[in-house]
Amino acid sequence: MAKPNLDMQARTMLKAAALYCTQGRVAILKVLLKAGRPLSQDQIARRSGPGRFDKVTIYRTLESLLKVGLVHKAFMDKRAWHFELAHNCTESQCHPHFTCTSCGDTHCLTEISLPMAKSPHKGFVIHRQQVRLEGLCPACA
Amino acid sequence: MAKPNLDMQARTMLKAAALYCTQGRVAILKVLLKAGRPLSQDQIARRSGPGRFDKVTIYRTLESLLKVGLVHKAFMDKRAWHFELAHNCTESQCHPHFTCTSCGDTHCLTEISLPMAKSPHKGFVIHRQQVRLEGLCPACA
DNA sequence: AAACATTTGCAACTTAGTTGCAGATTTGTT
DNA sequence: AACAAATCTGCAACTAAGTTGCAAATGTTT
Repeated sequence: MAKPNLDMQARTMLKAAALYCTQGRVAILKVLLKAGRPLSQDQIARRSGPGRFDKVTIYRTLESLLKVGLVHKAFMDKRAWHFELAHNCTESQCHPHFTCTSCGDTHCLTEISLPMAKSPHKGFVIHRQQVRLEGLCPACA
Repeated sequence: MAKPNLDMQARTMLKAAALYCTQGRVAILKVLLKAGRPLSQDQIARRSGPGRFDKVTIYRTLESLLKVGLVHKAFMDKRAWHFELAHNCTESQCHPHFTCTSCGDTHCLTEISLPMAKSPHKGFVIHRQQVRLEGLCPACA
């Protein structure tokens, strides 16, 4: 109704992925298409009309979109914070971290030093940058 | 007892930061010194002797170490997952993300493309890499 | 060792995310 | 257009990470 093009786009994507075109999937896909940036469950819920979909439905819908590759998790973290000693780090940049997808351990790659990114667009002020790698550690590979 | 050098090192760091040398802070600092990589509260608890410190104590201890700059949070995420459409991303690399520390919004920096990291050490197999920037967005700057 | 400043543990709470199950949608078929 | 089969949805209840208030314990200074 409001955005026939977005609607059709969402439905086409779902068809192509061989998924049911349910209200939930179409609405959530439209929200993500319109936003064009990573959103949390909470943000998606508010943007699709508060109270329209259950939290569980949104998570499960996203999971189904994830499985067919239409969507991905922007940050690959576990839900727990991780702390480390602050030496070797400048205020703005820490060394890269490597997280093993098999054992879950994280290692510091202190040998690598990276150039600091330049401001990507006029108006963005960069304070810190972070590089993370994911894969298999020597023990698990 | 086991590691007098680590113990002294921890105490020296605390003194220099003008913090009380409490059992908790010394033990937790030693755990982090010994690990040399980012650990979650859960991991710290297990390594400092299960049941030795309350979860709350560990979080508050880390917060005090954080405030004086002895420790930092290795990953700067919020606790919520963020999802985005998977287009524009190769299997191994997504575009960098910029998160504003003021309004909390995350933006995609799709214009920037980065070279894929090479394996840092023999034995590490890199599957994905992720770059995140933190600072102020144009609206908040 | 007393007095003061911090820290600690407990209990209770919040928020993100998960699971099981019955009832509602969606799809393909007639 | 209507039915059956497959799939999705909401509810309620749960787990795990992290937070807050407060009284008791510990650390520091004199």
